[in-house]
Amino acid sequence: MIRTEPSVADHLQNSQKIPARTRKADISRERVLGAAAKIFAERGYAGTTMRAVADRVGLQAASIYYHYRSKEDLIEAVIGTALVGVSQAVHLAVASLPASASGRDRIDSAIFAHLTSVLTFGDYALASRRVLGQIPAHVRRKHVALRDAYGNFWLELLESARVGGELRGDIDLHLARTFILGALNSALEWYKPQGKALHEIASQFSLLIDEGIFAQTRK
Amino acid sequence: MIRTEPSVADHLQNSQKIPARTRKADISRERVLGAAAKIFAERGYAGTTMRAVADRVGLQAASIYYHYRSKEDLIEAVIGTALVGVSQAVHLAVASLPASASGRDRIDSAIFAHLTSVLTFGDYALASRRVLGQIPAHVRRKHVALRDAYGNFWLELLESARVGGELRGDIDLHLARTFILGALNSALEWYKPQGKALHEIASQFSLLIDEGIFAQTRK
DNA sequence: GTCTATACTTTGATAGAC
DNA sequence: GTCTATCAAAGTATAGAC
Repeated sequence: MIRTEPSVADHLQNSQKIPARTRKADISRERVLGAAAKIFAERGYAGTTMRAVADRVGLQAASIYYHYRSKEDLIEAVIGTALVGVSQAVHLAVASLPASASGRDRIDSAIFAHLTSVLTFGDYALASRRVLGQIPAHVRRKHVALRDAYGNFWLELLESARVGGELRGDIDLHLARTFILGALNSALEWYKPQGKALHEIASQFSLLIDEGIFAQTRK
Repeated sequence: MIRTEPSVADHLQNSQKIPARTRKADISRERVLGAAAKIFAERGYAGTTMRAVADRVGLQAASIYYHYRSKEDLIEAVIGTALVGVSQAVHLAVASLPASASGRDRIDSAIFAHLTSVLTFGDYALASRRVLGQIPAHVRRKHVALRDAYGNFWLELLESARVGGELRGDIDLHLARTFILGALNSALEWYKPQGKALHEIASQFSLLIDEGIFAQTRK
């Protein structure tokens, strides 16, 4: 991932139908959002001050209010960007498989897309993961619903693989789902673009999720 | 887990060599700590106010300073309780296995102990997981070292299983370790004592980690 | 041990000049 | 669009009575 921020910018433009010729306001608005994502991720919701965000982009705190109405608006934009972005990427990846794809193909594709997009969204995803529980209840509600809908998509993925007889019969699918997402999201905490290539990490995770850590000792 | 708090109390007493006859100060001190753990976990470090903690135990904010010198002291105690508690529990569980135990026995035992103790420490573990990155650097240093030492223990567990030829040869052990811990710790986010029994969850996690989600399709 | 009172700092947000 | 100036509210922490 050499270009992290640009992808997020693209997402914002696409989802808001903004003309390609970005104006000054859009540039500032997006720089503020990126700075906010990083600081929210590092210090939590209450620990993030408008002054700290402003400092990071060379503005005065008051200037942020030209772009965002409040701190709540800011965190909402950060979380929304990550949640919608990841969800869209994964849906798209799975939907673009041929009809003949097996359950395992679909799950592996979802694993790859989830890991890739979560790491691409970097600070946005991290902020989303870390502060969703800290924000005011009326702001949280909508995003929790989004996250739950995404979780539901994974459950269906697992259910259809089980119907196809591919999945083990002795595991609880709800539990398997949180297990998978928990493991994938934990990559956010340590992944560094300088390390192992993203596709390598993704295929290792696929292997671990699909077949486990032990050699063929299945009884 | 019917008795969550008492276990934590026991841990505190054991680790600090306090006489069994608990005095008033100890009771208050521990109630403050428990309340702080819960609020830190919910609202993050900066989002937790001394007033909120005090309210929860029916004290005035100023009274907390009789038991803890500062907010930093308070979060340090919360995180330390969880980190030391979980680490001790897992070390103990693995150490108490017979010398003949296989690598898989040892890993399964560690999985069970980790999951059990993490869920037993509940709010303490949750606070530790969520705010470790939000606290002042000089407070964080010591706890990051503790956490890394614990991570190292897991790496050794995996390495010795690989030497024994039990583990797959095609997985990166560092990656497998974070994968496992990430998945186990994610249980903190959704586990409720009213749900499935703890030992059932633990054995499902063992199965998932050890053998993966798919039926025997190994090529 | 816990309280009331309070000093001092930082925060989110607004008003209005440029 | 961004700035300076400013405010009311809320934060950590201390002092001293009880």
